[in-house]
Amino acid sequence: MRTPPPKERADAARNRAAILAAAARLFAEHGVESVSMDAIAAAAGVGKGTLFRRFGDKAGLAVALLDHREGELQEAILSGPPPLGPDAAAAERATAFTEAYLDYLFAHLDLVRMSETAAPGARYRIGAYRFWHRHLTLLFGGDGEFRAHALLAALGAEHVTALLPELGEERLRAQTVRLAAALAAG
Amino acid sequence: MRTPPPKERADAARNRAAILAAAARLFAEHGVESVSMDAIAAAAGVGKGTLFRRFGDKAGLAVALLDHREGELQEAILSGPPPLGPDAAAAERATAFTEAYLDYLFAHLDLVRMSETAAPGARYRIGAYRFWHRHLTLLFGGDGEFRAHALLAALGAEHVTALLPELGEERLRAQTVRLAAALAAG
DNA sequence: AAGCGTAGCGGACCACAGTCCGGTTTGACG
DNA sequence: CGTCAAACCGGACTGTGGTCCGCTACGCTT
Repeated sequence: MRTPPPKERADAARNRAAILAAAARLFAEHGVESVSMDAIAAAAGVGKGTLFRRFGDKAGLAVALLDHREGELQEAILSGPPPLGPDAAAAERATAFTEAYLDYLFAHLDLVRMSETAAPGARYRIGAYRFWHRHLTLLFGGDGEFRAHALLAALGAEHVTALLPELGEERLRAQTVRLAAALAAG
Repeated sequence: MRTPPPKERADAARNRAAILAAAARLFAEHGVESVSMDAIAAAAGVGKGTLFRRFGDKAGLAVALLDHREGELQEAILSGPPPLGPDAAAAERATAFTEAYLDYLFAHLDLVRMSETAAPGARYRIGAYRFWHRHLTLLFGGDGEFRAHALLAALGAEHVTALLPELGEERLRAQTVRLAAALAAG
């Protein structure tokens, strides 16, 4: 998933790395919101066309930057130790996932938000959403598809961003986990 | 709420009406997504500055166009007949609200979506969201604030738009109502 | 009905996301 | 090595949302 076999030319790889490094630096320095794609291209010493060809759009760039962390979480779910991994009861795995996902979210809120809101409907198209949804659906069992969507709606970056100031991380986490448990119960 | 007392100059009123009419027409003709603000200004015979001064941004224009329908629903909640109005049990009012809100959503999905997604975080700032949230919180009782937010997350235009193709209106409605009932129950 | 302070106007202007295509670089093959 | 096609590059270009500010005309006052 990181770099599918179909080879990549040397200059292409160089540019990709330069872009990701420049983007990470600028985002850390000035905040995700206020960094333009022009600025990233310039800082990476690369033309705008290159930037967009490689990553599609701003959301795609965010996804690429998150790819590593996201992959770790997915790995832990697929083959890690309980309670996240396979050797635990479904309900427990669902709440563990919620906790872990919130950790991930809190750590990268702006970036995730950008990946979800840059293009309309972007969130539901990217592979990660499908992965989380599939996982929760299996855990919820039966007709769990809708409930999985509902939990993910409550975990949307936009939603969490809006609720954070009025609840704080602790209460938000506690309540969301409770919701997950309720949804897992049917 | 329609036109607060602080008087409005004659030309301003004229322009406001022209803009709303032009916007409604263009949206109906070409779809909300593909109509630019320039086009609306031109069709209304008005400068761009006027358009933005009156409505702030694209989301604001959408809100203004929805204002009437939205107001009707709010009125029905505050002082209409049961099960939407005050003379019904809380749980029943919550499911009735969900049904009514979905009707409203299905009828104006694109417009609502524009009002919620045009600016980042726009949804949670507009008065309507606060109204729905306050209402649900009261119905849910106790510590219902979070559950109210959760239900509204599932009713978000973006979320509904994404789920509609895979579920269809009927199933989506049924499942959402069930979720509302579950959340109302605690 | 003439004067005047001000709310309101409008289009030139800006920044930014995203596209296009003529020119360059790469590396596979001989 | 030299050749060549394809992959890749970069920056000029477009369309859009949103801002700014000198000018207009509205309507209150006398």
